[in-house]
Amino acid sequence: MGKRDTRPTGRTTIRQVADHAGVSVSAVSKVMRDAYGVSEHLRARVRASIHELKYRPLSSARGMRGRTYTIGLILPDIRNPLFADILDGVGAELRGTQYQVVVGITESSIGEPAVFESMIDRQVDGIIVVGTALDEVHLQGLASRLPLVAIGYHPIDKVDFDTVNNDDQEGARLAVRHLMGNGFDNIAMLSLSGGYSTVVAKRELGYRLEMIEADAGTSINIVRVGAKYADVERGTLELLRSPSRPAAIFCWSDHIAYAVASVAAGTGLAIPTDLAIVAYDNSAFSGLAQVSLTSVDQSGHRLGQQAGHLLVGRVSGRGNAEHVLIDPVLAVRQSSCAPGHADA
Amino acid sequence: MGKRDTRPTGRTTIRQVADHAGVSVSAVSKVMRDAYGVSEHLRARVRASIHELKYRPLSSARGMRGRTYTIGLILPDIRNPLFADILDGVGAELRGTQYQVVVGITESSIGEPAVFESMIDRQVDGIIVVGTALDEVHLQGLASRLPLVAIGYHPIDKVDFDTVNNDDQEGARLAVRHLMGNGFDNIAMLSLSGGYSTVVAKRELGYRLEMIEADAGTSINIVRVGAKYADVERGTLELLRSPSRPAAIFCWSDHIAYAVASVAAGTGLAIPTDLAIVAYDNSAFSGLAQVSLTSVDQSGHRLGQQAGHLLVGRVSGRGNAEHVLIDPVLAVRQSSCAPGHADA
DNA sequence: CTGAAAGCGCTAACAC
DNA sequence: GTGTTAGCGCTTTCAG
Repeated sequence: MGKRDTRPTGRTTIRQVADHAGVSVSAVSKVMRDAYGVSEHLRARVRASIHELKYRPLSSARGMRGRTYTIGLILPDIRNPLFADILDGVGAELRGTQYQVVVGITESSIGEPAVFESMIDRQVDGIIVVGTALDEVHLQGLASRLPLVAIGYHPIDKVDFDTVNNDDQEGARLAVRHLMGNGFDNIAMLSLSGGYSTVVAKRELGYRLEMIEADAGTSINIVRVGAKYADVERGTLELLRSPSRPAAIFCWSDHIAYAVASVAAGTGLAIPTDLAIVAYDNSAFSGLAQVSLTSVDQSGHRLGQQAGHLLVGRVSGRGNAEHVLIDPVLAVRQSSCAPGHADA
Repeated sequence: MGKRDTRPTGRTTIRQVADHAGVSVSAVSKVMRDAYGVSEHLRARVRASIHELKYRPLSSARGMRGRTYTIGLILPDIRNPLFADILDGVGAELRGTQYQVVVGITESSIGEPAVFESMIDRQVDGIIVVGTALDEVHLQGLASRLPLVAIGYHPIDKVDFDTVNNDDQEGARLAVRHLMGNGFDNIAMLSLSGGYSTVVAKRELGYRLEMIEADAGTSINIVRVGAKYADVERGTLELLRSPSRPAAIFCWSDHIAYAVASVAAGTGLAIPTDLAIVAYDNSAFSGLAQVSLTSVDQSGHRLGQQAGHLLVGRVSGRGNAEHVLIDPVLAVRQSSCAPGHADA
C-alpha cells in the first residue's frame, strides 16, 4: 500500500483514505457515492478510515467526472420573506441527502442569465429558479442543459422542466370571495407591473372571473404598479381618486399592501371601514397588531420542499416533466373585516 | 492545429479555443487570467476566439489547480433586510471583476460550520461571514485555511482575519443621546439574547456609557429577548410592568421594535407619547407612515462593499488584517418625537 | 514570448 | 468483489 506519494498535503484525498484502509481508490469512491458493488466488510472499513481522516471529497474534482452534489437556487430578490420560506423548504427536503444548496441572487447588477451561466460554470447538478423573468423559450433552452424546476412560473405550452406553483388563480378568487362575503363588492386590484408574468396573468384572471361570477363585472378595475413606494403611492391614489372609488383593494403582495395602507392613512381613510385590504403572501409582519393584514398564504415552505423533491428526482434520471399546484389558504385579519363592525 | 480531438462536446474547452486561435492552451489560459507574458497581438487573437466560441472556463477545472473566482457569503438569516443590503454592497464591489458570489444560509437545519465546510469543499477563494455565531478561536482556525472577512464581529484579540463593522457602541450612544435630547430620560434597552455576541456587547456598552454620562445611570435597564414574537412580547411586558416603567425603549432591531409597538398598542399605550422607541437597522418598512420608526442606520451596502474590497485584497495576497468601522447615522421619525408635540 | 506536458482529485470503464 | 487506469479541463512549471 502507499505506492504513490501520500504527501501530508493540506487536504485529505481519496488516495490517502484508500491507503489508510488498505483498499483501492475506486472502492472508496464507491462507498462515497453509495454505489453498487462493495462488500459490507470493506464498506465498513472504508467508512472508518473516512471518518478517522475526516475525508471530504472535493467538489471540483467530482465535478470533472460526475456530479457535484450541489444544487443552485436562484432568487430574484432576497428581501421578499416568501423566498426565505422557500429556501427553508428546499433545505428541509435536502437534509440528509448529500446535496448542498448554493443561492444566487439576481441583483440589479447581475441579471438572471448571468446567474444561470455562473451556476452552470460551477457545475451545479440542477437549478431551482424562483419567480423567473425569463420566457418559456429561454427556460426550455436551460432545461435542455441541466435539470430545472421553476417555482412561480405557470407553463403555457408543454415544457420539459418541472414547475411548482401556488394556485394563483384560486388564490385571487379566494381573496375576492372573502371580500364579497364581507359586504365589499366594489373591489379593485393593485397588480404588478414590469413585464409579462404568468403568475400575474393567473391572479388577474382569477380576480376577473370571480368578480364576473359575483355579478360585479362592471367594477373590475386593475391598476398595475412596481414595487417602489412612489409607484404604489401613485397607483393607490389613482384608485382612491377615481369616480368609482373602490371599497376594497386586492393587493399583489403584503409589501405593496403596507404601502397602500400607508397612503390610505395619509389620505385620512380608516382601514377597513373606509378601505378594506386583502393581500398576498401572508408574511410575518402581517400578523402584527398594528398591521393585521388579511392575506393569501402560499406556503413557501411547501413550494420549496416540492421543488427540492422534484429536482432530486430529475437529477436521478426522471425524464417526464411534472407540475405541482399547491392550494392557497386565506389568513383572515382585521384589514378586511366587515364594515360596521370593524373591531369584530 | 487540432492535434487532439476537438470533439463537438457540449461545452467549449480551452483547447478548442487554442485550436481556433492557432495558439497553445497555455496562451489562452494566460489571457483568461490576465497573466503576464503574452503579446498584445496574440492576446487580441485569443480574445476574438474566446468571444466567437463563447468560451467560459469551467470553475471546477480551475479549482483543481488555481482559483475558482468564487467567493462565499455566509448569512445567518435571509429574512433580515440588512443582509440584503450587504449582499448588494458585495455585489457592487465585485462587479467588473471575475469574481462571483455564492450565498450560503445558516438555517436551523444546517449549522454555520457545515456551511463553511461546504463552501470550502466547493473551493471558494475566500469567505465573507455575516453575524457569525462562532468564537474567535474557530474564526482564527478558518482564517488559517482561507481568506476570511467577518461582518458584524468585533475582534477581541489580535486576529488574522479582516473585520468590517458598524460602530455599534457609537450607534447605541446616538440612540440614547437622541432620546435624552427629546426629553426621555428613563430609557430601557431591549437587547438580544442567545449566546455571546461582540455586537451585543458593544451596543450594550454604548447604551450604558451614554446613560451614565447623562447622569441616568440609575435608570439603566437591559432586558434580552430572542427574535420570536412571543419572546419579544414577554420582554416588553416585563419592562412595561416594572415599577419604574421606562419612557422609551432602545430596541435591538427594527424587527423587534415592530413587535414592541404591537405589544404597546395592545396595552393601550400610544407611541411616542406613552412610549418612545428607537431601533436599529433602519430597514425599508420603518419609513412607512403607519410605522414611522426612528432607527439607527448601519449602511449594509457600505459594509458589504468594504468586505468585498478587503476579501479581494486578501485573495490577491495581502497578509495583514484590517479592521474597518463605519459610522452609524440616526434616521429620526415619529416614534421618538418629543412628548407633548408628538406630531411635530 | 510561446508551447509542451505534468498533474490537481476524482469517477467510471474495464480488467482481473 | 476489487483494483488499475485513463482521462475530465484547467493552471503552471519549464524548455525552447
